[in-house]
Amino acid sequence: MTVDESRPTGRKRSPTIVDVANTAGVAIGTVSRYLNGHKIRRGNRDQIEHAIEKLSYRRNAVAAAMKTELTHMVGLTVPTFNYEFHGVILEHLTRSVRRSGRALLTYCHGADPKIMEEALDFFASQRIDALIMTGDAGMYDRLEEVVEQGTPLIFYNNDLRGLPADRVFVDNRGASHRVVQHLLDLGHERIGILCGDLGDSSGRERFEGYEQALTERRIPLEPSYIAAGGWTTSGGFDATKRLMALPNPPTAIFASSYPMTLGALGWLKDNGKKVPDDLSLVSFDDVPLFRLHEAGITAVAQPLEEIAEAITELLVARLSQPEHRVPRTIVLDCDIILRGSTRRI
Amino acid sequence: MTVDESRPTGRKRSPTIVDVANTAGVAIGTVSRYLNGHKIRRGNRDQIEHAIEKLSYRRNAVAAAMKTELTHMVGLTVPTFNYEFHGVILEHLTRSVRRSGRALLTYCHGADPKIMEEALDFFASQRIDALIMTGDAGMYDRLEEVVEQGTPLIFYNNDLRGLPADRVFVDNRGASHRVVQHLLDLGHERIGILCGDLGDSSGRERFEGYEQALTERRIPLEPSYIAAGGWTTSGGFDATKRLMALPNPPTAIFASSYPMTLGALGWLKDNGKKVPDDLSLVSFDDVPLFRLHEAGITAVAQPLEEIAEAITELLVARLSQPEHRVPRTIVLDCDIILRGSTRRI
DNA sequence: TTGTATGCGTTATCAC
DNA sequence: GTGATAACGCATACAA
Repeated sequence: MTVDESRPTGRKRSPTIVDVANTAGVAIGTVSRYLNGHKIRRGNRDQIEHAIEKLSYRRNAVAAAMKTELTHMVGLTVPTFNYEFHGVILEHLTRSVRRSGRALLTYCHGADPKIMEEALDFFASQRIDALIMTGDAGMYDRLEEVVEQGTPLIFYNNDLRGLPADRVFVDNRGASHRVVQHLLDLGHERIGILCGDLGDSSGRERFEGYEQALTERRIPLEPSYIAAGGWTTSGGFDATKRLMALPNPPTAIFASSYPMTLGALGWLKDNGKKVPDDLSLVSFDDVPLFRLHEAGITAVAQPLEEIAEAITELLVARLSQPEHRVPRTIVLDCDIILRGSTRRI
Repeated sequence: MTVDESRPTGRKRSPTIVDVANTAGVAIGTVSRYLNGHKIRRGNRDQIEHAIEKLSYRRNAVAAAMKTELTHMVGLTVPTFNYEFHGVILEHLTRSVRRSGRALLTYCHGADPKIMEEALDFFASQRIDALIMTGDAGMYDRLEEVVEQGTPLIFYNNDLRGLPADRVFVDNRGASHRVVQHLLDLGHERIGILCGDLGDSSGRERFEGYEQALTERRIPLEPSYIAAGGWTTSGGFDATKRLMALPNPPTAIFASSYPMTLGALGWLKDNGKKVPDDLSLVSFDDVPLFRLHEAGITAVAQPLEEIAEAITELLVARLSQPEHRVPRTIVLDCDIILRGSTRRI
């Protein structure tokens, strides 16, 4: 007597809880309870464990999710992993989330609204337990649905005001304030900034830190020193070019993100300018190679691992107490790593 | 009359296919067929679309997966995302996989066998459609189960021989051969290598390329010039230190991965050595900052986007023809990016 | 504690 | 084409 094991997908039929119950000689409910860590009579437990081992049974999380409405999957959408920041966050996040028995379903949208929508649709359809993302103003309405539907939402890196969500950010303004102060302490007065998108909270806050530092020292803001770099390497390149073409160019530049720092360094190299001799440069975001740069690049280091830990902490808390929690916001401090890319004027 | 909408998880009850069928005034089967793109009478189609819109219904992929045994999720395990390579691969992979209507469930194991097992368990439990990973010898038995169970498997970066799986690699040996040849062409004869793990196919092949280049020029292999760097930055640092402490140190070093290059650069900087004046250096793996380095670092650039595309191509082919395919292996060529980190001797 | 029975939201197999 | 209905594998309320 042969059993047809052919499946629509061509996969072998996996043993089910019923198989386990049968070979263990107990009821299916008992197996289920064992699986979920309830108290079981010792003899039965041994039987079940033996059966599971023998059949190499593995609980079908899909079927379980249908009952419990818990998939143990957490959605993560980011604009890109190219930019080292998100990659390292993912590295740590995947680890800390793992410890809570979950995994990350990742989606990369490249700032394309259509793909972002698609990501949210996909996640909604997959019934993820929670959503982690960098805020994006364009998604407000769509995210309102998500929240209303009961899916916990966690923003990091970039805020999206008005939504009931947990949040993890760094003190962008404070850190920017401090690096620019460092420049001021060295005697610089003509300080340019490579701005990210000022519509993003992180872009705006980094700019505000710059603004505040100058204002405190009674240095008037020079509009031509404020260059939009659009977060990108090419934007940073062009912005640096514009700044350096000024009749009275800045003696120092604050690049408010890693890709823009890359752009600035690119322009400088292409034009034979040396850091810090021809220009002092500080960067928001630190990467390993900055230490190895000729002079060393002074940079704001975000506490990437702590960010990931904080996100997970909020996630776990929220998931264990679905409703009875007010949204929390965690703000982490950055370190300023002083290296050799600035000089006294 | 109030309906209790409270759920075990505290989430709002989502509309189901039944709700859609009711408000559209058709049978549930009809809705299902519409959802799956089958032919539907025009009037019904309009009714259904209207109902879906009105209820903002979204198909429960979990329930669907239970029937179809297709989750549209692809597992990805990597040792780390810290190392830019995997991050960029993920970037491209998430995009190309998205185009096929799937998403990546990611797991990061940090080379810890326990966590790797855990990842495989988790994936198996979640019934992923396919698994993408870097090969690891320790997982052979466990992966055999995976394959036997019918889950398509795709290796990249590092092979694991003997398993029926699709594969995407770069021509590690050829690329290494060419960079080392470049060093030889410049007159170097004392060439050191920072090796990765020789148990990994990529580590071994990169070494073999080095070996082959020297042998072809009749330069005997000098064992003390072959330094194990264990793939890591600290390993690369130490290995460089050992090499440079030799009575007759190499005039050039081939660092066979980015982290090890980082380590080499670190040691050189700490010891006031200049590239290429005091030492010529070439790297396997290219990153944006290498162009911006003082001299520019000559490097092997892996075609990251093509790797991702190739993986997805194999994935889609395999998923659409479950059984009727023999495993394929795709090998991609690397570019050698000549910059200023080498000098003629 | 254990067994039994019901339902979760789909898809698929029937007759119609 | 369409409508009813039986699975899919599991968790749980209920009765024992």
